[in-house]
Amino acid sequence: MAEARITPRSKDYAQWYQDVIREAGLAEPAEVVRGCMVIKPHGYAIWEKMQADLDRRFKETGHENAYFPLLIPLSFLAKEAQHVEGFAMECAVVTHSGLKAVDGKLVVKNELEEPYVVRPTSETIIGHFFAKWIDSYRDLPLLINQWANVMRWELRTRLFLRTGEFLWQEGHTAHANHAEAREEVQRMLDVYRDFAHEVMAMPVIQGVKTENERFAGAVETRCIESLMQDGKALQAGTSHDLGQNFGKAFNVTFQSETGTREHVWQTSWGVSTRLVGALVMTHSDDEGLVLPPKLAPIHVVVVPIWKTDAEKTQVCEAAHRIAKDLRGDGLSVKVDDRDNLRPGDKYYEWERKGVPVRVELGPRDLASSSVMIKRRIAPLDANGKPVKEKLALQDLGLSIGKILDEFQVELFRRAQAFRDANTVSVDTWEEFQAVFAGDGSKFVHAHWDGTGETEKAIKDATKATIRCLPLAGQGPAPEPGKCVKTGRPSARRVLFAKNY
RNA sequence: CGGGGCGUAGCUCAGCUUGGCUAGAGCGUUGCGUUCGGGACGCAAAGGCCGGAGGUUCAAAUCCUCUCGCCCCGACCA
Repeated sequence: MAEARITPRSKDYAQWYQDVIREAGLAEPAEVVRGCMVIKPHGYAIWEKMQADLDRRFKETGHENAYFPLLIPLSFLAKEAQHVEGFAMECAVVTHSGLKAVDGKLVVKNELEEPYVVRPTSETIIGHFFAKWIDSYRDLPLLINQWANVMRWELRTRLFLRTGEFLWQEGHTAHANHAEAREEVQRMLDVYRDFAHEVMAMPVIQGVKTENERFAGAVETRCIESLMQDGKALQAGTSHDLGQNFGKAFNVTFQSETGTREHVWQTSWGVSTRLVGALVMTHSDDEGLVLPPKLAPIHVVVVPIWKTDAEKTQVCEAAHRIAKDLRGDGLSVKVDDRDNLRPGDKYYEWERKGVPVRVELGPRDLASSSVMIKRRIAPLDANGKPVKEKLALQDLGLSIGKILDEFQVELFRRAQAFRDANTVSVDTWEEFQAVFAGDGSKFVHAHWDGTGETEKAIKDATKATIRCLPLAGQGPAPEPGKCVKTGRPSARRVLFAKNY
């Protein structure tokens, strides 16, 4: 019988999440480094695919990659008041250089004149260099992206969703006027949406953050929000309008066409390895990881099946030949010809790892010039076994390519159907409380009076927060109403949910 | 950072209350054989500073103190 390696979602969602990550070999706690994780090869391969696709989109929109130091002078953080307030508690600080042995123990040696912080984000140090690089309106816009690691001393961590150190990209741009900067903010938010939809098969809502949820130092934060299978929201990406806040803090100025000296208008935007967690919680099931083909490190696993040694030789040879053909068609293929495992074990193992399509190849298939294939998500037959499909060897790459395309589309459709089924409009406080009772959560469109106090009161009462004010067309049409909590006038509905 | 739970073989855990001989089980791993189309079986074997440090004791996985890490709840954060 099936071994209970993965806790069912219905029993314990948090445990399920960890089990999927462990069983798929995505990551594990770093153990000797508090709050940090080791991203294992299969997990890192997914991140690399995300990077490759995003990087292409950034370059297509005119951005160039650069790299800035990991360490930032402590004084830089203090130059933007809101920014330091937001990040001060999360900073790891480097205060010494060198080690020396004292009584057989290694201790720090030289205290630094000015400590460094390990970057929690790079607006400040990039601001410093932008000031050197920008002189004229002809230097603008300056469109920079950095792929990097950052560190935030989080008090409570969860693999991929919130770790002490994480990998991300941070775009930093400078513009000659606010309008252009705002265009950039929305342009990159659209890049994130397109990536989430087309590549991750994860539907997102674009919106504007409330003042409470805004990035420290921004004048406006836009975001993409996604609904996880437990009804909680995950902020999947952000794009900030920094106004002239950092331009003024770091004296980033340029001479305009009319000869005046002006501060630049900046933006920053980022997504992180958190997206891997989002992927897990959007598509995976009780059998393990489910990956959209566009992010799957392995598209197809070929499992040869044999009884006799002669069959083994024949079938394995054919399996490698087929794999070579499929690779020629642009697919990433793994042949699992291990002889210490039976086929069933291999099926479960590759399903836990999220391989979208499995090809079974045995003597019967060879005789009929065909293979049996199984999709990672397949309906069950009358006997409770997953449905398999018989495909001709002829043009197998095309057939599988088609199936992968269908699978990609189907995952998005499924995720969107789930989100639609878990999105409601609520008009009474009783109903609102009922949705968020216990561990409950959904996407809730409700009226809000626009005040921070009410936002906080709602959070204190239900743990639900305003995820965003959805952009036009991403929620119910604007209509005035009464705040779900206070009954005061409201211009529009906003999106509530509990969140990660 | 506050509250709670946990840390014993690669994994899941038993043993701890009431200290005592060579620290156990299942799964996994290795070897051989039989197997192989949805989680096989037999035989043999390897694998442990019982998270770490200190203490109590004739004797510590077990009791005490400190410490590190993980998980959950909260606060914080995004």
